[in-house]
Amino acid sequence: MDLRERIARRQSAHGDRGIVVDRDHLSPVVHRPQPIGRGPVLERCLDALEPIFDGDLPPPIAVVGPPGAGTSAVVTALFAGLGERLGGSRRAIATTTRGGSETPTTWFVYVDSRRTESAFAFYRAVLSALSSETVPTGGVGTDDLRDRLRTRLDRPARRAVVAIDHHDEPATLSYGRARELLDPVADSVSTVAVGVREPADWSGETVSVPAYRRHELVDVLTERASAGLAAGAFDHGSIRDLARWADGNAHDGLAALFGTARLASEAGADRLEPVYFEEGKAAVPPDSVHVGRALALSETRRRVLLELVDREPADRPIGDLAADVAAGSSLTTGTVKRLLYELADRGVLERRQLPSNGSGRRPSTVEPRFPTLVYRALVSEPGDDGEI
DNA sequence: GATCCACGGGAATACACGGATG
DNA sequence: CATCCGTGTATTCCCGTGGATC
Repeated sequence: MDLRERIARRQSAHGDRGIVVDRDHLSPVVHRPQPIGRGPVLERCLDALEPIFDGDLPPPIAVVGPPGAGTSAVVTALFAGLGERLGGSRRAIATTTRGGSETPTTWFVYVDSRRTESAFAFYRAVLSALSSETVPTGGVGTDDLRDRLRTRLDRPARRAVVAIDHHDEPATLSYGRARELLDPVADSVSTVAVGVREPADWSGETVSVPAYRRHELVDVLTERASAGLAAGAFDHGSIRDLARWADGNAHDGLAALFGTARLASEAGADRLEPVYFEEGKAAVPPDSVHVGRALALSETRRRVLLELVDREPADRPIGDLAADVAAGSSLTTGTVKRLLYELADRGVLERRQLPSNGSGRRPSTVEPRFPTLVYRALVSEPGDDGEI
């Protein structure tokens, strides 16, 4: 448990009398340092990464698994651990990089391509993991950052393994693009593609992460619930039911648990009653998209989504919705409409055709495809956004 | 002054439907 | 009867603008 966590616990122990002790433990966007039940997968990842222990670069690796299987959780935990072990920590660098005998250093860089769409943002993300100086957020060209990266890695003893997570989602940095951007430093960098599928024309090694089995997911949810909720706030039967409902998808299970706890807490209850579970599950759409995708959007888009979630878009044409949302913000109807189309295109919203309303083209409506209760909570009281 | 990025607005294009045309 | 056309909407696309940062 790190300091932030300790403080958070104290704070909520004093602040509220609710059943949620620490929201982060229930959040689907926060990963635990020790993923539960993924031991074999970790082993297989380590097998693939084996060369690093001899000071070589590993081959390109793909980690693939269905949504909610914990691919992100595994890779973030793994990279954090390896980074500590193999001198990737920034402070260690500052002290060992001196004189002629340089100890080999391998950095383990995790890049979330949801938040790293542009070349500039990508270089910035990699670079700031590799150096202790702060990397400019603007005012400097993309070429400049690329040069800095090249300089940084321009020694035989320095190399990096870069994980590109969510490379196969719409509107994220693709794996191919990331490779292209890393081309100038290709000799010092290896990549790990993390996603639902392998990158196109894949020829590297692949580690498959199976969906959680029922009892594994029960363990995951139980551990989270015990850590995040007050003692005696839930019973094991309901967690088992929840795991059955989530069907191997940890994101969905956690999202529902989070929503459930939220509702119970707002109602001042001291237990997670079945009613709350029902509502909590109902707030997670079937075939849900990860809430992190909605949270990674820009400020304006997040606000538009929040407005939309708040007014339950039940079957209203997109034009009407846009007008409503626009009224509650500083945007024009036209702009909101365009944003809604864009969000639907990204898969964050689902578009449905409505029956024709007379003349002209048939209108459609949009509805959230992400867990709404979690989204609302995290976006309006942003804590740790889960950037890890 | 340079650079990146998100906005915003509107122009261009696609589609649905009914009625006219060959 | 098949196709074309006009009108009214819905949807997509493009590009200039401004804030923030260095």
